[in-house]
Amino acid sequence: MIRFTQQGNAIRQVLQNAGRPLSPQEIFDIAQRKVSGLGIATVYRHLKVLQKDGSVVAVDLPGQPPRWEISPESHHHHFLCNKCDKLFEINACPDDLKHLLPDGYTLESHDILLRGRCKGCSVE
Amino acid sequence: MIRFTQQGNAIRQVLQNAGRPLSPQEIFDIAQRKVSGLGIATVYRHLKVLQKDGSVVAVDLPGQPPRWEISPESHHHHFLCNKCDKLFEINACPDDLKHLLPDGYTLESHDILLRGRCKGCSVE
DNA sequence: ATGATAATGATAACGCACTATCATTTATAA
DNA sequence: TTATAAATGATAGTGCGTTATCATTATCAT
Repeated sequence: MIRFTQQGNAIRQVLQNAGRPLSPQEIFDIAQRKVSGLGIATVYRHLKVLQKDGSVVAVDLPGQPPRWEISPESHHHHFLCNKCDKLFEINACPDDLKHLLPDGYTLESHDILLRGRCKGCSVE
Repeated sequence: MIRFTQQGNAIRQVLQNAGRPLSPQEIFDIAQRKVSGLGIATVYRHLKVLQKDGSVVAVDLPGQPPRWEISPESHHHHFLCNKCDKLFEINACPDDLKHLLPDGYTLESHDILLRGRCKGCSVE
């Protein structure tokens, strides 16, 4: 992935413009509107190299394949809508988590996923 | 699974005595010490019916197959050891999570996973 | 003790997300 | 403009967790 291609540009743009983590399939669907004939393999290929060069990161979810987002500037968490299944970024964190641990345990990181209805799906 | 069998009894006992969520493979390994010749399919079969009758629940983890625990009495979270990969129950919760959400979002549930070193693995 | 049938173990098959393969297309340096 | 080799699309293949299949074994009401 050294050369600039329509496909690579489209995939990067989709991730940039999304403002939230996307599944490979979501990326594929949206990018295809710009580059018809796009193959799903190309999406996976680009995600892999973008991950390697540090410009995107995988967001692992319980019981689901990972979604992908532009490498975040700051620590944050995510919100998964129970209706539309979209994942959103939450720029907040309930810090004080160390005190939840029993004695002897050492905290190194934490994953938090909030679930419910997103703005669009709360309105109904 | 209406009859009592050595295999079923062993699988239920393993879950009861574990005190933490186990993977199907962990259950298989431990139960096999009681019932040699046990098949992994039998573990999956029993987990399925125990889940259906409500006596066990699956614990979904990011990027991993689920682990299984006796249905908990109260809301709690989990701790995953980065060294031994065992999952532990944490009987605590940082309640006040609703305030992390932007306007318009409705909170219905939350998943929290703490990661680090468990008691045994902190000692080194 | 016996018969009906539920449960089991071995393993092939499945589903799904992802990756490798390879002929074709496309970007880029010369 | 052309040559080269990177990138692509189509799709077969892979890996892994889980499930279906089926002949055999074990449970339990009688």
